[in-house]
Amino acid sequence: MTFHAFARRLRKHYEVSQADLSALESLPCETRSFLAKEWILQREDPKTRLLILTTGWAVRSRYTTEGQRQIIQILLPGDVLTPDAFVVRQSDHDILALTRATIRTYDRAEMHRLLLDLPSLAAGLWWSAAQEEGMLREHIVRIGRRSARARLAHLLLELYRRVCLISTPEENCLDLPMSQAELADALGLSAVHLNRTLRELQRAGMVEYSGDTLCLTDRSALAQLCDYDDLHLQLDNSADESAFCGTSGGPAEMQSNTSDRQSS
Amino acid sequence: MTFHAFARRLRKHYEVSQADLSALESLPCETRSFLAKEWILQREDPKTRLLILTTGWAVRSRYTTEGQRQIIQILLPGDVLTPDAFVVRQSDHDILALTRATIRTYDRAEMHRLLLDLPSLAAGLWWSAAQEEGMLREHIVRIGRRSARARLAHLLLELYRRVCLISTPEENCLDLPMSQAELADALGLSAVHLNRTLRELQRAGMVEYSGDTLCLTDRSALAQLCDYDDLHLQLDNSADESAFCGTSGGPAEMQSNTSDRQSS
DNA sequence: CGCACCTTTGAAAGCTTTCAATACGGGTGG
DNA sequence: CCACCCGTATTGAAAGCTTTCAAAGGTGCG
Repeated sequence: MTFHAFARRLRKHYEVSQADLSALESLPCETRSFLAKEWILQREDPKTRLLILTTGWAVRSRYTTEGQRQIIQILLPGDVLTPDAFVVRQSDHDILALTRATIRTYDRAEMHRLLLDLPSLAAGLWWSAAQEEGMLREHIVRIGRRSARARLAHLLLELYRRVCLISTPEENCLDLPMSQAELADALGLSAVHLNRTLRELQRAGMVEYSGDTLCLTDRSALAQLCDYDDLHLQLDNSADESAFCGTSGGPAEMQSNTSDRQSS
Repeated sequence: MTFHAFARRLRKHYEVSQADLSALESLPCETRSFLAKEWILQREDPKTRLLILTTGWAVRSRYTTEGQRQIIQILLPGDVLTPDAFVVRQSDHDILALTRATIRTYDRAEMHRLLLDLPSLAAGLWWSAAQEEGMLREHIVRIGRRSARARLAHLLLELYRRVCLISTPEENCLDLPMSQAELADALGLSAVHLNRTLRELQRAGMVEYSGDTLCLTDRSALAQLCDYDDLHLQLDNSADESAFCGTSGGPAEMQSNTSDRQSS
């Protein structure tokens, strides 16, 4: 049984029962395909279905009146494109396919009925939204208070980590289907400066790149440069400690006895 | 019956039934008070309860290793401080009281049981999270692609709008309990530059301020300066059009027949 | 072969930050 | 009551990081 990327992402870090994942698999959905640079959803479009990216990369973005673009979030397979489709009427931003991409779309009412029956799946969806929020918060810090070099290093480390969650890339190698201009738009930099910064990291021996593949040759140096850790990805949340799946009520105050917070 | 700010915020823009709101009111909760500049929650603290800000202002923030602070989000009465408490184990950021503040805290298991029984309340909580995400996205655009002047104008307009959702301030006046340094940390600017920018807006006749009160004397000029609209606040979402509360299944594709999207 | 898009580099211009120094206002202790 | 301290607000000037403007090189594709 082949679960799609969303289930894979969930399985890895938030315990959703096998049965619930199977139920999700059998929920009717539409599959839609997009070419690279095609709009998946645009600002002011109605949000009538729940969209999940299954293959390819995409971005959320917005444009200023001066025509500048800000990429808000980079979307990977398994990411939920419209976690708020249940409660929000129209999109306040654009979603653009970076590469050829496919999505699954679910009727939000059907999905909702399913969630009512399968609380662990509902929790999984909520976890996914929480992870997304964590990434948004980190993106704000990245753009607001870090130098160009640190911004880039931080984004690359995060992307590598995220890719690892849904696949097993070659060690330290990131298949990055984004132009430098797109990276710049994500980081709030100009394309020119992004280029200089990237080459600077390369000269420093921290990254290497050729075409689409980017190798983080010195991840610890990169991490030190930008103070990276991945607490914001919310990776340590086994279901038995969450309130959703346990009916036991949970301890009033639990110790912060977490085990392995990786910070690379 | 006096609902607290959260209910007020919900009632205004996302239809939650009166009965559900009452049920929320009667759910056992703790009330905790904080002094200005006191930590409400810190990075790595366990998230064991659902926290809702009832009075006072607060901020989410993070610090870089160089000691710089980025304020991620400004929190007003009625905002949910830990919407992800159900599924996330520990906090990845700090929450600081800006003013004297009080919060209500709920056991997350009890709250969860309540939500299972009251789908419209669950939808309301989800809407709240969606609004929060919308604000985070907009904050990214603000910081990433706007000039200092536009950033400030945009933030002030958003804050004014948000304050209007939970109270009825004097026309165009914003009671802003933040120092210029705090505003600067929110906007990714230095305090010095924020000061200059603020005075510039003042000289241009767009704002006026004395102490804590800031008047947006020319809101349309401000809005034009930064291209403000409040689509991201998700204000037009009557429940009867969402999938959550209607059991009818909803139309496959609904027209974007929204009525009043305010943009000034 | 020519067009289109992406990458690179240099140089000047510009917006923001940093550094310094001066006020201002409230609260405290002498 | 007043000196004093501290956090906040202001302003000037220099330094710095990024952007913009320009131009050249590469690569893929019709």
